[in-house]
Amino acid sequence: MRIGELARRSGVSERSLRYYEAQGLLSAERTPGGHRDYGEWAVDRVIRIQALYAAGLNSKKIAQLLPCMRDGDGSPSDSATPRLVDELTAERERLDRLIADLVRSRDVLDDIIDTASTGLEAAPLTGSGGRPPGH
Amino acid sequence: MRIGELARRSGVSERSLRYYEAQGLLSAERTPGGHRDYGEWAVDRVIRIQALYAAGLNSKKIAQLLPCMRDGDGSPSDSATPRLVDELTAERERLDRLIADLVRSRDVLDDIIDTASTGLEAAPLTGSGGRPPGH
DNA sequence: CTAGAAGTTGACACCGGCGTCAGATTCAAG
DNA sequence: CTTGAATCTGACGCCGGTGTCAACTTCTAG
Repeated sequence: MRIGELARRSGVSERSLRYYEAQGLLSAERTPGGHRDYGEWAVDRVIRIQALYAAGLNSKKIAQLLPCMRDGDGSPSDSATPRLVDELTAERERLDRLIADLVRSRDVLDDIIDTASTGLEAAPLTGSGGRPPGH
Repeated sequence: MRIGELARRSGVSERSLRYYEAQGLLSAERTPGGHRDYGEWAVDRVIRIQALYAAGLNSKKIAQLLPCMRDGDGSPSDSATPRLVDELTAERERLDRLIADLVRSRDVLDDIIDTASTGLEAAPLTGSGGRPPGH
């Protein structure tokens, strides 16, 4: 598929896709004429890149992470050097902390939503009002 | 406490603390001479602000969130508008997805680290080698 | 009182992620 | 071949969060 379709399907601008490629996050075959040609795997990858950006990681860290994630087809891509293993371990710990932070933030959000919505009890116009009960 | 101490205790630069204040995220009493004077609550608040930044929220959203958090002393401050509750709920769901993604990423990382380090079994020179067993 | 540490405001700059425009090239349909 | 849509590269700029420097004021120890 070409860049326009990938952009539509992943919900990311073409600009960003080219930027990802420039950052080494996303690769593409080229048609004889030089147009980018992506496989199906690209959609998932782009979505994953987005998630990592949203998680507050920058291009460099994402670039370190991505080659180690299997892309649907299950190819483990690269095997790691000892050095890389250390770096990945460090990254894992950072991820752990990040997740813990985010969970705390989410819980804080939950508190706020609970407090606020109980304060508004009488006005359930909001439709999607209360947060889902399970958790 | 004054800005230097708050900076040390929260691990945030003085510059950022002043920036937070400019963004309406953090308030301070002033000494007669104009120096900022923070209470104990400030440390927790700054840390929370950091966590929210790390969660990918921007100043504006944090500014909307903060007045709804009770700050230690338990003052519920403002009650949220229905509109805000909806936005916060959406934000919570975004966070949920983000966390799920990150957990998956972390698990993938774990797989890679396991695979790689069992492949390197005989060379535990790396010191901080394998990932911590518990989890 | 005095010196030096610490704080104040204001400005300028950077960097990362991305929007956007321009001009050239390629692709697909007639 | 022609034409219009899609893509290419390269450049400029914005915005948010911080670093940093400058010039000045305030606080505190001696």
